[in-house]
Amino acid sequence: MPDSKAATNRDKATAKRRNQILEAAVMCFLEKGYHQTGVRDIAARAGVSLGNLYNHFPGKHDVLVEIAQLERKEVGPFLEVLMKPSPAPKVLDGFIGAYAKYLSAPENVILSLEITSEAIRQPDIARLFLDTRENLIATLVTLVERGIAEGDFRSVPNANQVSHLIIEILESSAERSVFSNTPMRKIVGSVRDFVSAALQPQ
Amino acid sequence: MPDSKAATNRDKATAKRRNQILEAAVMCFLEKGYHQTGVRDIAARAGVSLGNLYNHFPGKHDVLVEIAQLERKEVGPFLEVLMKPSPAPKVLDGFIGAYAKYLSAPENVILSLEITSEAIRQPDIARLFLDTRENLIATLVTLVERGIAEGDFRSVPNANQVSHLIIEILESSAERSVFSNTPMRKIVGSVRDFVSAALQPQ
DNA sequence: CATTATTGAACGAACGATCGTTCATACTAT
DNA sequence: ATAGTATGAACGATCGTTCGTTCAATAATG
Repeated sequence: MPDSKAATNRDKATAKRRNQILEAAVMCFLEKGYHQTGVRDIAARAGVSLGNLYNHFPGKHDVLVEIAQLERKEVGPFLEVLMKPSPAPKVLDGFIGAYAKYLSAPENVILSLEITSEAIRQPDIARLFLDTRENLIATLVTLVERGIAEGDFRSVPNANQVSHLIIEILESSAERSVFSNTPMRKIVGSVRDFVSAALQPQ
Repeated sequence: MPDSKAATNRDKATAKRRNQILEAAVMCFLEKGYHQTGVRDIAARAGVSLGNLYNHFPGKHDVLVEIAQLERKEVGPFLEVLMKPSPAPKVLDGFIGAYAKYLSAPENVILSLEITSEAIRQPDIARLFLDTRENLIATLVTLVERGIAEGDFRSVPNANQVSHLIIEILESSAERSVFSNTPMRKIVGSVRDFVSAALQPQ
């Protein structure tokens, strides 16, 4: 065992508490939104005293930042999907399906909307948001460019812009599915059709 | 003069005050967001006493509802653009340009995002939001269907879904333009290209 | 037309609740 | 013995709303 894992029982318990708090915060933010959620709400839901929460986090804002950082790591699997060596249209279809599935969980959509609307006025959260996005876009751009080079996609004027549009179509469709109570699976077909038509050569 | 305008001086002054309050509220919501804005902020910015604000509005929530209703009426001009009898692709292009121009003002984007994120947990605001959207979509659907009938667009599987996607592409692009400080005019070209490719026959 | 009632705009103090945060203190694993 | 977890009371600030009151414009009355 590497000594980097010199985790005492106490350390493990502390890490567990932290996660409890974070999970409780996510639930609260989903239910009531960030600003309607009080620190007491989070502490109570996590089964932790008010004062103790401040032993684990400097403040309410930092809890949100940490949640935003966790969301950031959720894109990893999609990057892998995008980097598969199959024909570009197939890979793109796979990505659309995978991302749509992720977005078919309303929690993911709502939490993302919550973070986005906080990002407007909180620069550090905006930065996290943009970094995550940049990762995803960059990987999607290489896929689109590969598709063009292999003759599977038309030669779009700007692969970066197109990549943004693809992601945004998916996310805003997911938002609509939440607001209009339409399951994502009834939407994703149209998205697939629309995107593939937009990229079709000729 | 019709007696429906039996507005006394007092009535006119009252209407003016109401508008002052609404405009102040919009500015506050843009600057700090709905929940960070206190009723005192709105009253102060409107040049009105705290107590008097409650003579004009039942409460803070109702101010937001009224603002959402005002936003609702902003779509009118776009409906007119969509109903022009020119060839469908030309009309669509005109609409994209007009809507993009509207969305190139960050206030419109941010206020819309603010209202959207309130709509998640406030059913009456969600209803306003969905009503407005339904109006726009219905008009866009008839345009798309006309374009298909006239052979200018391909026969898409679902004109309603496509219409939603077109609107959502525009709005989410506008959101991106706000977050990444990219002027909308540098984005709208790609949007036009993407949408027209997606609708191209063959 | 002059006068009184009545209405509702306008004000800011005050209310009770809740907010995020700090604090003194007890306790326990190291 | 020490360092860090845990607790809940307490703090000052701010929240949305209500309240009693003043005052001017309108409506009703003569």
